[in-house]
Amino acid sequence: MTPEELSIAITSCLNDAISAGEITVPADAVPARVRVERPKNRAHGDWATNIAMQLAKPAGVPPRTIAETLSTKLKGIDGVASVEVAGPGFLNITVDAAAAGTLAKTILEQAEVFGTSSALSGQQINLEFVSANPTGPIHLGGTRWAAVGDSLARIFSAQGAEVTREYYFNDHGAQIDRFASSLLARAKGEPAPDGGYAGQYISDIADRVLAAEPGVLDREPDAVQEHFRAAGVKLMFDDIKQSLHDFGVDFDVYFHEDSLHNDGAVSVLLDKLKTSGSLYFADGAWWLKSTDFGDDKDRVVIKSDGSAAYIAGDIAYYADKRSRGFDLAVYMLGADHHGYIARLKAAAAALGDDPDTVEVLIGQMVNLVKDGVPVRMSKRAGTVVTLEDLVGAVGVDAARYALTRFSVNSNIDIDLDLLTRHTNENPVFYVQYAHARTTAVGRNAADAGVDRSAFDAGALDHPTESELLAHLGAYPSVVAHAASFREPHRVARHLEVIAGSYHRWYDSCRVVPMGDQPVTDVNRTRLWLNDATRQVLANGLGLLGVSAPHRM
RNA sequence: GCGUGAGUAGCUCAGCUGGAUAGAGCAUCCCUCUCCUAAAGGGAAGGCCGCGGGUUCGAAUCCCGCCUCGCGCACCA
Repeated sequence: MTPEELSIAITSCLNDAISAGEITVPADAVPARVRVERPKNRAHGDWATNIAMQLAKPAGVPPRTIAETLSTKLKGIDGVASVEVAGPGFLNITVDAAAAGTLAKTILEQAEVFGTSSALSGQQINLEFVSANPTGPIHLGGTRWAAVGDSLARIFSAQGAEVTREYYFNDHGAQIDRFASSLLARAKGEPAPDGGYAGQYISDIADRVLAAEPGVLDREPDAVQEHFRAAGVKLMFDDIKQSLHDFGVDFDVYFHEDSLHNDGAVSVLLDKLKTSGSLYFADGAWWLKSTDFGDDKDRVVIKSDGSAAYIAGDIAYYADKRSRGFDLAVYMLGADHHGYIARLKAAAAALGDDPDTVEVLIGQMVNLVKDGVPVRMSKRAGTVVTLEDLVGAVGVDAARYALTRFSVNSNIDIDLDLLTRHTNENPVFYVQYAHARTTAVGRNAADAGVDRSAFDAGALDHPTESELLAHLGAYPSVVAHAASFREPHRVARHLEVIAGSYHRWYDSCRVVPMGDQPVTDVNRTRLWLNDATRQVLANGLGLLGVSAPHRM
């Protein structure tokens, strides 16, 4: 029995009681689904619900009275061993070991499907993340989004959505010009221009441009600059794609801002918005009414000199996404861009869309710490820590896990020295080790002649088994919550909980019999639980883009 | 100043949208491998959940007001 099944059964008991007139309560006070939770204290049963307390006020009846009424009905649910009314009106439910144990079989029958749902099926979701300028390698903040964004994409897919991972390349405008000038200066052996970029990668790329086109410096100045721009962006772009790929993140669409300007999409769109009245004219410029969405001032879209402001590209880009049929466009931005929320929503509104189809997730900053002291990073000075640096120091699995297990609302500090030590400071080892252990147990079981030819759910009656089963059972709802709250860290945290209960179970319940003791159905049944745990850990690690090793 | 995120154990952080005695990892101190992976497990210690009000049967969680820190606040991109 999964907590979902129990929840459904309780809901139906509640509805029976209402239609039988045993409980009188306004319809809108009755939840669609009664929530059950795992009590912290084992004395409070396997599962508990506070539904009686929730209904007490709207029903105008003491909570314990409602609890007593429900308690009688709940006792009739198949697999429920006992129900107690406790405290102010909690219903504490104990489940038969046999009913709880069947979950192990259910998980193995569902295999990779366990933990997925069709809640978002039919939804087309565009997830835009990283989107770092091609003026340098991906820094830590972008790396965080690469890990979190890709994981969120996997989680959405697991809920049935059709997800497009998208990367927006800001390859247009002044920053790119500075990048090109910096490359050119380096190629000529001159110092970086004011406001330009420095760093080893600039000379590397300059060298590569020169190597591919040795005579390029002899051309006319404009042509040289243009060549360095185009060739440099292309090389930087390829490097970025490659390091993301090595990080396990591949985008479905790499969208070039330049293409919006080159094919005239921006100017066509702006003309349309002007005539449709979505923009207004003031002080010689055309404005977007972003104050409707909490901005402190409206934003200029067409400057008084007639040229397009940066935001014009954003609007055109959103229009492009909309034309591709997405139901939801999610933007994952760094905290330094949180001022963009209002204008992106305003952009949707200007195009006549529901602003709720635009959803902006803000990720707080990632700081680099050395010996407990924050290190200042600067892209222009070339003192950034990049995705490649991080992966080089700790590996893909540890990097992805470390970045994904925290809420994006928290600033995080990355201490490279610490992570380089490869201690179990990093919980990824804890979870991966649990998975590796399940496979080791499986191998030993096979050697000892323990197989899954029998399954006696009632044999899984040890307290650590009840705990492990409960956490495995909660996994699907954790994934569902991770999707609806857009919080992949919930999956990571739950895997840590599962790993912990697995390790405890391992210490008290043996799958392989000791010495020359005979193999019994208890051993066989435990193998089911062992394998079910492996399945859930593997499914969860898959959602995080972290490998599930068979040996460590 | 305005907006926004954070403030929970010595450290890093969870806390399932209001529940029962607030959790985990690391660090510290005890203990457990002649038998499945000790990268593990058990135990101890460690807390005015930033502060002050409010809402109610019940608040770390919701509301209001402060305090501290991060990040933003261009006809730049």
